[in-house]
Amino acid sequence: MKRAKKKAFAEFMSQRGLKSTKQRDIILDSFLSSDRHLSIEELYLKLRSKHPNIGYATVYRTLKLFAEAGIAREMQFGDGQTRYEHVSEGEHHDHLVCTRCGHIEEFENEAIEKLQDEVAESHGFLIERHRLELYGLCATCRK
Amino acid sequence: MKRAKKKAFAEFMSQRGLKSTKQRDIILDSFLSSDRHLSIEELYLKLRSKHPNIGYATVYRTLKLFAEAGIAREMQFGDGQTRYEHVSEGEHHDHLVCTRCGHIEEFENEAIEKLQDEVAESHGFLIERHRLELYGLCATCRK
DNA sequence: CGCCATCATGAAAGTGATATCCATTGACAT
DNA sequence: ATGTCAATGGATATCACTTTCATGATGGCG
Repeated sequence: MKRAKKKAFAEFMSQRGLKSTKQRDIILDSFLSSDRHLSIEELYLKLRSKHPNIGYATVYRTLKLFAEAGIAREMQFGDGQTRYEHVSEGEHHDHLVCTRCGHIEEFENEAIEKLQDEVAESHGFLIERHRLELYGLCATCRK
Repeated sequence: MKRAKKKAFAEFMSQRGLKSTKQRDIILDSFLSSDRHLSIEELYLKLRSKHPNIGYATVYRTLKLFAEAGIAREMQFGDGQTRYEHVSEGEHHDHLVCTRCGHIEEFENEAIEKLQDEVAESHGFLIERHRLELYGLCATCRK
């Protein structure tokens, strides 16, 4: 899975005539081996300890590149930071966001998707994408 | 309806020991008699022509106040601006957002809400609120 | 190899929207 | 009418990006 994404990214890069660099390799590794909803800041800080020579701008640009390459997706959960999540081919999911600890869980629900399609249709609307987020307290924070 | 909200806001203000001012009255009137999804900027510009003496900061603070008072709600639709929509008591709705013209339609769907509750329950999650937005092309822009 | 046209990098500066500061003004209980 | 404390608005600060620019790498070509 990590391998598949690395390959996909490498292909995207060569198609666009972009270069492979140490920084990009490091950032990709770190991104793939981390939590699914990192912000630029978080990833930057995570890298900073082992690779103090990687700049914020590079992390920023590289994450954008991941998004363009289709291996990451930009998401907003209302905390003022853009987060990047891993994209797995053909898979779609929505989110449960804990308002206390910030923890994000994912879920999938076919029935909801179907109902969304019906709503769109009844409004003559053509859906490109959607977002569904449930905010509240996660199981741990309820106690 | 406008009357009810004015009253609700007045009550909120006096409970908090806050003062009634010309500016707040004007901003509330303008907010209530406008489109349901205004940004600060939009409301500020709308007011500017008739009331050039009202500052941006006042519009900003007053909208926040509306949100605290429960007569408005802050929303993000991904265009980089916070929008304020009217809150009608006990009513909840979701949104269809046109990615071409920016038009926002509202809809309600009980069945979807019910399924959301089930999802939350199965994760031990306690829902406080949710957001559901369908992005795509509105009926007009499809042509 | 060595060249060199390009692309990439990182520090710093720029942006745009939101948030706060502060000197002045206004509201309202007494 | 007056004192007190909140409100106002212009200006400034903040925050999270986003872009600039001088310097450093990359990799195709001879």
